Amino acid sequence: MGQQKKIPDIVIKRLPIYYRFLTNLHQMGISRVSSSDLGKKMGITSSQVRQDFFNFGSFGLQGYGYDVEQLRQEIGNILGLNKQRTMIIIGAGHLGQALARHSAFEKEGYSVIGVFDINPHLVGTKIRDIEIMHVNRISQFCKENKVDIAVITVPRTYAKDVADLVISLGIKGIWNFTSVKLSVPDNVAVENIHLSDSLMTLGYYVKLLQEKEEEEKAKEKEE
Amino acid sequence: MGQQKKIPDIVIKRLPIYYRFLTNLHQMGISRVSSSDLGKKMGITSSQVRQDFFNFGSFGLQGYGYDVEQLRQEIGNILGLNKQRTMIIIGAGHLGQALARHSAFEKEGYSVIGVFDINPHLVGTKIRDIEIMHVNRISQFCKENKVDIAVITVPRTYAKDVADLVISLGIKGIWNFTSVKLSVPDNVAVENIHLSDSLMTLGYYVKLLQEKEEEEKAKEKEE
DNA sequence: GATTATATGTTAAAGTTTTCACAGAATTGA
DNA sequence: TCAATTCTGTGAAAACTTTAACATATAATC
Repeated sequence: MGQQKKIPDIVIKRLPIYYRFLTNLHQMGISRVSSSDLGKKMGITSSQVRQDFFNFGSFGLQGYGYDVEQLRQEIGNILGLNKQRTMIIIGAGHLGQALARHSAFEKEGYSVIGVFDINPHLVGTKIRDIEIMHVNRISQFCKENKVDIAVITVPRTYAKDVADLVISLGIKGIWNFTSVKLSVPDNVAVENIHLSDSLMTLGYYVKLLQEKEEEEKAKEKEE
Repeated sequence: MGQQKKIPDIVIKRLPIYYRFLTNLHQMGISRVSSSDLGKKMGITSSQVRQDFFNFGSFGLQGYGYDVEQLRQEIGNILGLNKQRTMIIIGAGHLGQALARHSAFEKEGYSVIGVFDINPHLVGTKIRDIEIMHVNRISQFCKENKVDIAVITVPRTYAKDVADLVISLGIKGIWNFTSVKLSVPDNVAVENIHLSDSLMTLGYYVKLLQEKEEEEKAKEKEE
């Protein structure tokens, strides 16, 4: 059957946020939540919460709300968190290593099973219990192991080549930390973490706020 | 006068992307570009490009297009890249250290001037030429130095306290790498990098694609 | 057990963002 | 120099997203 109707990307982007808040509630021992409670915590309207869930079916009970643990599981299933997934990291620079050491992903079912670099000083050393291998072994590695996601943390000049390589090896997901826009066939998914973009956006708002504050100070002085 | 009319956030989010592509063009020695060329490179329509710029005025020339370097400067000015900005990093774990070592930000005018942690093994050691200081010195540091942005890379349990502290010290921008939703007064800007959220979103699409592929394979076999 | 309060699922309206369409300015080429 | 082409700026339409509204189901209370 497949997907009945295309779920908007923007809704999918919110699922992990719901999941995060539901996990918090669960850990706090709260077993029941209404769309308006959840919305308030997340900073969105209750309508949006209900509308979002409505895309997938009905998880709640009128007059009661949602069972936290059940809803969390439902969203987890939609996101595929019930299944273990594997990642390789290509580029063992500062960022690549930090990600390899970041244990939080494992809890959600994502485990790093290989790290690759071209730097001969790095190749052969270990991160946690994973040996860093030379990039020219990626191909073989992917034939011997099922790899779901490739994390690209190489310098921008190599990004395209690395992406093309992992796509040719049948990897369906790319987590791109370079500032390069990757053009991929539509049977491959890309999620970008554009750090510089995010920082510049923040810079814009900071500028705005600082200017506003100065204006206000100037005004106060006038009076 | 201040902002005439509120520019949509979604437009602001695209400005760094324009900036990035214009920098690329400039580096490739291309001095002229049309909205449709730029749009094609970026994967958006020419209409959107023109509509976005229209929010700020008119930067182009009919029948010609845009001067790459001039447009780049205009967008840089809107983003405030003409001014130097300072950052402190709170939390010198793997991610915090990776960010401190990430030299790319400096090119865009963002420089890390302080790194803080509570781990006594880290305090006193150096990242590049910056000494890691104990968190209890943040307050003094911010009085002696103008800090524009605080980068929060502490464990999630400390996130709120750190945010409250830096807000109380007058910092107007928070770059939040924790999975905590920070509630801040509206004279403070927050940009979030939610790595887990991004990874889960990617996981959803990978699941979808893998399922689709399996379906197709099964179909092929049938025939 | 009946009544009141609560909160979902769902449709419709409002608001936002993207795309379309085109007049007219500037360039290009003959 | 003139005609043809290009391409912006801009208003309007279309598409998408969020919010509002409400019938109805369930829980809580008396």
